[in-house]
Amino acid sequence: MSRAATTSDVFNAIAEPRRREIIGLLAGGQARSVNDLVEAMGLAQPAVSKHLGVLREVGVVSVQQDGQRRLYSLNASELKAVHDWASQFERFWSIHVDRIKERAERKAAEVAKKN
Amino acid sequence: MSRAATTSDVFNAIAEPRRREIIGLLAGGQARSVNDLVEAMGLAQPAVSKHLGVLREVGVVSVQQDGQRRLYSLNASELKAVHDWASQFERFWSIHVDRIKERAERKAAEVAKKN
DNA sequence: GAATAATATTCCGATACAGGAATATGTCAA
DNA sequence: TTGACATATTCCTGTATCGGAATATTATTC
Repeated sequence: MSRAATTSDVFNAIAEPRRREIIGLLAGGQARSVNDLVEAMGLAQPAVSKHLGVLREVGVVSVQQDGQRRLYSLNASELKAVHDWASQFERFWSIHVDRIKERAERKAAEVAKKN
Repeated sequence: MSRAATTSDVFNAIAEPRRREIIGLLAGGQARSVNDLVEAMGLAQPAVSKHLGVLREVGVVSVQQDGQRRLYSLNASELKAVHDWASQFERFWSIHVDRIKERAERKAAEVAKKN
């Protein structure tokens, strides 16, 4: 047979360094135009548009028309899947931190109950 | 020109569903032989070996010889990079939780200082 | 050493896909 | 409408890569 997985899922979308770069640039919270991104990365406009297309299809990014430009903004909730998946293994690299966190949360819960 | 990024990074490694499946199968903590994995997934041995090769190169998986079989085990710390990257956006989908966590950690620090 | 079992590697065909170049589409302003 | 600007799409080329089939390698046992 041929190749296996289609391109349309979050994990594939973030596999590309350039796309992670775009996500990083939008992480500020402000919407940015395509040309803005083109200048920020050292990449040609068609390439950027194509990457944005992939991110758009997956839902990681959303568009908003602003005159003749298109403002892209991050839809970070779509990255939750990645975070959740990776969190599954958190215990492997930080048992200590986990315990500290648990203690902290327990204490906070107690405090919250008091107030 | 051609393609951009080399295949040898964690994000690319986990882009493949089959490879994530392997990681999931090894998440129990026990090392498993190739044949074991072959049976667990519905995939031919060469394909599994190849995926294991990719994961090995990235360091997500490590091998241990056991007689004529090779036991693969998860090296989950290599997935920390993914987790860290995704954590960067945690605030977007859970502002509440963040605030609670911050408060909790602050409070825990105070308590720790007192003791 | 020969046979066997477990795993890795090589070769192959089909497809995915990144980036460049050229072009199309869309939006505004005069 | 025309012109200018912003963005998307198409076409192309080179490469990456998945999975299957066949084969090579390594380890064990007799």
